[in-house]
Amino acid sequence: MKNYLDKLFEKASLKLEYLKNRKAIFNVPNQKENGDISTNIAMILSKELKKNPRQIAEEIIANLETDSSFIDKTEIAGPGFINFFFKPDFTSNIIKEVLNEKDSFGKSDKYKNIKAMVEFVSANPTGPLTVGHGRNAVVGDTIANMLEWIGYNVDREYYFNNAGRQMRMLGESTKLRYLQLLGQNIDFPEDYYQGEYIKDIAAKLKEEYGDKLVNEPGDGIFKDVSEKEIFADIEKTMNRLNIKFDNYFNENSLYEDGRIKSLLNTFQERKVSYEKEGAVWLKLTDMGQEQDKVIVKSTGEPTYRLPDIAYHITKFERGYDLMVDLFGSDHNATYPDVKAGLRSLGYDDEKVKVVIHQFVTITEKGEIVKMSTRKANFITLDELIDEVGPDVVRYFFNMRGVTSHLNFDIALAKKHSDENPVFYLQYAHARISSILKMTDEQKLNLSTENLNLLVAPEEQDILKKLHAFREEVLYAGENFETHRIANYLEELAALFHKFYAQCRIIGSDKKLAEARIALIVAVQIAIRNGLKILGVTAPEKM
RNA sequence: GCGCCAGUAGCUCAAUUGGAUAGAGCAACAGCCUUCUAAGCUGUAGGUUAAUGGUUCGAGUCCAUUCUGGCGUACCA
Repeated sequence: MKNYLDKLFEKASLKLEYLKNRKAIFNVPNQKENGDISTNIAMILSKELKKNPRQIAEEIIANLETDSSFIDKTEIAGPGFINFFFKPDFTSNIIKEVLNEKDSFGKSDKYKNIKAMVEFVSANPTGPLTVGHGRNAVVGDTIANMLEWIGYNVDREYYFNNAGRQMRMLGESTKLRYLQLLGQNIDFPEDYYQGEYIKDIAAKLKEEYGDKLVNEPGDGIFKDVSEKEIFADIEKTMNRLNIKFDNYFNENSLYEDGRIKSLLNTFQERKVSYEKEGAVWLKLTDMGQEQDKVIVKSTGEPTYRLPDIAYHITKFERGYDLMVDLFGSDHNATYPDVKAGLRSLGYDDEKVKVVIHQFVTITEKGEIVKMSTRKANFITLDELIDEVGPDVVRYFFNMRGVTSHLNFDIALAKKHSDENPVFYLQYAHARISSILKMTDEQKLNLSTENLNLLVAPEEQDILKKLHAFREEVLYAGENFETHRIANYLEELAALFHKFYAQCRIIGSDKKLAEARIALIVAVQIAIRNGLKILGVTAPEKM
């Protein structure tokens, strides 16, 4: 519907100067009396034209070549809204489109063949993924899905660091546990990694090597094996959520191939860095930041900013036109530095989009569980999947805006899992499969011959909703908002359940029945496609 | 102190980016299965959108100030 109106307005802009280079925004009014679609363009224009909005609206309508077989009525309402009422025939046309496009219904090619990368999770291999990582993982993967649906060519990447202080601590932690297993009475310091998984890794090492490793440094085999084991674990967890990365990028490779060094040189040559008190500083104040930041400590060790900038440069060099980074809110102070650094070298940092998601609060029995990987009093993502299943996990993380804190009550999620909205959607999908089985037995076949019979309000509401799907996916993708898809699907499923309660297929006149079959098949396709984007399964039976 | 995010029904969250009468789901109450899946549907109740002021035809949305919560604010990542 919006597409059709877009074209009408485009044509009208040839005649009305002020419509040029201005895209009318259409939306679906809350109240049905205000039409199927409405635009506020006349009111927006009234400011700059200094004319009465209703007058402008009249002028616009007069210049729209509306097809009376599509549009029933156009009216001006309120302060200057233009409301469009569509004919049922036009509305029901969407079914043919859906049936035709099937699995691709909802896709668009606005960003066709543009290279995009979504970088997410990017947790260092120091322990199992937490619920917080889960939100990052699910949202990141879903954003990647959405981008694919609107045309992008998407790569999923995981950036990690297997060097540095954290990893040394990991190796030391494993070594201490190993020595303990060998009977040595050693204190385990509080600031070491406390998790059980460290003991498991230590036990494996003991089993394989006996006491041969007592003189090995923590930084050697202990670190390497720990890293390998933990990474294997992380991948396993990601697999359970059906998340696969195209590439794992090791921060260390930036040192090995000399990128860090040459970046430092470039900064110096361009005079955007300087030395002070034995450290190298980046002149971020020139880039509009509040203060300059250290990129190489006086010890000679770079801070995270340097490799982060170098890493992002590789993204540009690899030809990505859109780079989405997904971080938890604890990183919200770091990315402006990285973007400013890129900018200082002439890269278009507008192409780097940073999505910050707020924390996940876990409550259990009403109490908030504070989480820290090191202290190991966290609930792992794996445990969460064990409790509620991958579909619920994916849906739960996707159903809320990333700017909101997510409250995940474990007990509640278990207790009310039957009433979780994800089941509501899946139920609609399964219900349709079930109906189709029955109608098949009744020798009723899908037909698009008499779609004009679909005039019941329940049917028209569904049809109008279907019209909005493609646009919804586009909007959600452009804004990296996964919850839009979830909201849309809940609304569509609700409309279907209402239809189900009100309109019967078996027992209706054959022509109507067969048109209704076309309708529900279309609904099923839309739900399935939406769930696919969210990474949730669409069961045939429940 | 400063920066980012949030504050909407008893609870968890939406609200097409400034639009028309702020919507769902839980929880509560009252109904609907001899008929395509009751994991469903229908109805009732629930709100000064944290507070105050401002911007305009129009504010939950934008601006200012204040209050509350989360995360930051390193030569940690």
